[in-house]
Amino acid sequence: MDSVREKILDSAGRVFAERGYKSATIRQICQAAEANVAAVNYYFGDKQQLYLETVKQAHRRLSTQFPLPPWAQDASPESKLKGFIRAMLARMIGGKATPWEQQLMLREVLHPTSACRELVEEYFRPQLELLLSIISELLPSDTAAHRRRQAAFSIIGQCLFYRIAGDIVDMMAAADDEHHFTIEQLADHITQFSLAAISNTSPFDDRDNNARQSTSIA
Amino acid sequence: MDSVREKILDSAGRVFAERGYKSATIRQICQAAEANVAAVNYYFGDKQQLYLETVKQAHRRLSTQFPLPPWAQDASPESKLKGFIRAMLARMIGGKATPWEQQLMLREVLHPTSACRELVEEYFRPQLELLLSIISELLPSDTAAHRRRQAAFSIIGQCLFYRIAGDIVDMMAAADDEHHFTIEQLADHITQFSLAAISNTSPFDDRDNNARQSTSIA
DNA sequence: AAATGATTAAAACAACTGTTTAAAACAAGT
DNA sequence: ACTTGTTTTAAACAGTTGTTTTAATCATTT
Repeated sequence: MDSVREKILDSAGRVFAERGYKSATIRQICQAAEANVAAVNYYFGDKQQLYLETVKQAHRRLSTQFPLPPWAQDASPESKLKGFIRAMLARMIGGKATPWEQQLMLREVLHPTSACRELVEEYFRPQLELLLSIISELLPSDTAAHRRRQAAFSIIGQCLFYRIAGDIVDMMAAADDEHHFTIEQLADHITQFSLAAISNTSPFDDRDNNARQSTSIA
Repeated sequence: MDSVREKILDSAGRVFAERGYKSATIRQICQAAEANVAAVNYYFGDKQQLYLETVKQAHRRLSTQFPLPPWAQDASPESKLKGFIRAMLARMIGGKATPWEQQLMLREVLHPTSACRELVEEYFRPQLELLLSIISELLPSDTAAHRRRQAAFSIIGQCLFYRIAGDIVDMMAAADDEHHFTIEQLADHITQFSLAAISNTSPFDDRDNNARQSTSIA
């Protein structure tokens, strides 16, 4: 059931993810798919539309392959947070050889194209909402919305870092630990770090608008 | 004193930063520099060497334009941390229109080329070491090296996030707050978040190697 | 078996790529 | 004014790009 169209779509995903839109060539894609160059235009019209279809399919695959974790109600918010963080790390740096779907998404995050708006609404925003709901359980109920969101971004940022700067981290760590960078250990650290930060958040210390620089320090 | 060579170097920086190595064309660069196409080969040999020179120059400019903050000894570690975070944020998202030097560096982080190793040793590592020295003042002296490094990565990750996902964040925040994303306010939050996390770190709770998943939660 | 429509294949297209060439323009020293 | 060495220019080169064309192949129906 892997028709030519589907094989091209799959190869295109890998090539686009690895080389980016401009650098990826139709001939590379078709060679990987064992198809003729003209097949792309026959099935998709042109390169641009092929790319859009590829991004859509990446979104579809990720949504089914890594659905939002379901342990929503019974568990403690702490364990939910850890589950969320672990799932996020697994998606991002799982299997060492990161799936092309995730790579493509990252490219869209970095340099949004016309395919991005849909991704935000259907993929990123639901994840953020889930994380926010977990965080809300851990913070005083009167915490301002923007402070919850900043906490969420702090958590996401920690996870994203190892995806973004993984190669650099390896260069810096070099010869040192190395074995401290498994997903499980990273999840441990980020969860512990973030829980400590959140539980230590003083709700009265809301410097909110117009932060004075002269007030300084923390 | 902006000779043809220097004008090409400057234009190349902007074009490489915006379009990437492969997609940037010599004709684009030379047109922006008001020079002949042959000038690149005359002064730099070929495209690859021009790129290497460009990265080196970006490193040089950043190092002089944004030197490592000097308030190293007198201040409290908390204020030092905040200063570091603010400087890092300013470098990354300062001026709204990010300078091409920083964009180029980020490209090297994401997809390291042969120019990367030098950047790591001369630019990234010194910054990491400085951050680690600040963190060490805030943690028990018997804290393992890899835990300090993970704390550092958690802080850097939080800053990097707004650089990486800035466009997406804007898309999500949309119509909502907006004015909560100034550098000063981000620095406030990240500093507060990280200090809370660090000061709440229990040094005895070192799950170190072979983390059991069954032990679960935090 | 013939005919119809969908699919594949090879070749060609014009535009663009990095790079080279060979001659012109320029500057400075004699 | 002539020479020498450096810089700039326009043109051309060979290779690659996305896309199109035209004919061949395949599967299905009549």
